Amino acid sequence: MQLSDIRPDQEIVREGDRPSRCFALLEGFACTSKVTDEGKRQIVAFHVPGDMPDVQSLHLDVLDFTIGTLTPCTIGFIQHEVLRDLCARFPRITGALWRDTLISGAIFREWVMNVGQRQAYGRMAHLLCEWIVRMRAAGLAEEHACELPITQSELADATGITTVHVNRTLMELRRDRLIELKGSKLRALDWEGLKQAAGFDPTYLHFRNPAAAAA
Amino acid sequence: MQLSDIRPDQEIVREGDRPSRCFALLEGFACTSKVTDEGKRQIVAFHVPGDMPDVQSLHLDVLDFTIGTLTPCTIGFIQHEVLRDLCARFPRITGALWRDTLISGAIFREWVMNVGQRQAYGRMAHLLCEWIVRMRAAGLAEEHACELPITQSELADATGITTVHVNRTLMELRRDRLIELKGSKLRALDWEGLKQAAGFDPTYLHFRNPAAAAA
DNA sequence: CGTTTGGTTGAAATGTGTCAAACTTTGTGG
DNA sequence: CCACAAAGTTTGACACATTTCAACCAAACG
Repeated sequence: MQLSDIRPDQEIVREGDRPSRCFALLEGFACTSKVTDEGKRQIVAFHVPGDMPDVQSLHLDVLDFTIGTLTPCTIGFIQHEVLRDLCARFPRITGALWRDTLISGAIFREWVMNVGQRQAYGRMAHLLCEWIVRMRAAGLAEEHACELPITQSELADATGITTVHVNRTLMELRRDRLIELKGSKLRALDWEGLKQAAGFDPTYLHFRNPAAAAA
Repeated sequence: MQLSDIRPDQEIVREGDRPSRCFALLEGFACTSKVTDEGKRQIVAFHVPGDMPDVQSLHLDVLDFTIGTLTPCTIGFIQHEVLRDLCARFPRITGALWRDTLISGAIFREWVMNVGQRQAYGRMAHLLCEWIVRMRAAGLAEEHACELPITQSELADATGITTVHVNRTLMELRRDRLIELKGSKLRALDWEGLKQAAGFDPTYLHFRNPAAAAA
């Protein structure tokens, strides 16, 4: 596995690439995004340490998305041949990776619903719920507080609302005492309230450990 | 494979189910949807004959979506054990199914972008472009015309806009001579124009046959 | 032939976008 | 360690896309 350190706001792989390797995000945060013909960016996924965001390149030759860093990241590249060999020899690995891509798919579906059916307030709340739960699953949150290394402009690209309106929405969530935001530190002041505002049900994350889903 | 005929507007599998089998859509049209806590429905995918919409149940035990018929359908159920056995004995099948789920994932991402970044007009145009191209790939379209067995209310649930506004948007697409709609018959009068209005680029569908993507 | 389902249209209400400016924090080089 | 620049956040006023509500129309169907 070839290690590499990458600065913030750098692209790791680009739409149109035909990679000959996958990578694992070992440290730092990244996101997958797509751009419309008119140049508007949609972030379709956030990535936390432990994720392998481009496993699909194993089976689909041309990338339909771009993955970029949000913070300084260290990533490990694995050649496709190596991974394919591992899969062939240990079917459990195939299963685990496949399962992983299926969960990503489930999250995309939830995002379609989030962006399609909820208005700004609930949409933002939902994004924050998912973030907190995933951060906790990655061991990067204490109770309902964690880092949120995402600018409001990036939150806008992820939720499909304007930067300005993201700000207003976050203010509203704070006014309602659902969250607290200090610098890049996020805390859910009222986790139950936040979940409710979001209509958040973590089933779609398909956690194996039910405890993680419960909280 | 156990065959079954299903009437329109019936649910085939439901959110929360723990299926012991997958199914293939042999005839007819169906869609995958999710519902918010407030009861708003988001259609996250349409299915055409040949699709296997719930392969994920092979690896994730509880379903996070509902699949329902749009028209009369005939479907074939395949027990998980059978499918798992096939995968174990013929790794190409594993690869093909995995690949298939990855393409579904790619389509979900495109939908996130469509719903998040485009306004009604382009969003609708994009949905129609995808439909026509997929119908053609399924051998169910002649040039740029095909069935569209989807009500405006379903189009609304798929695009995240109101039924009323779907109607206005379709009228506008007709007024601009991009499409023609007669009953459930859709025709792209100006395919290039429609693609442009949609910002449609079929790369994300990952067709193997470049010809399909080209047109 | 009445009933249901789906499509069409208008007017008013509203959530979000746009534009523009000020403010605050963060990071960096002197 | 300060000063400054750059990046990110906050706020206000106004514009606009879409929703909402309500009614009517057309086609499909038993």
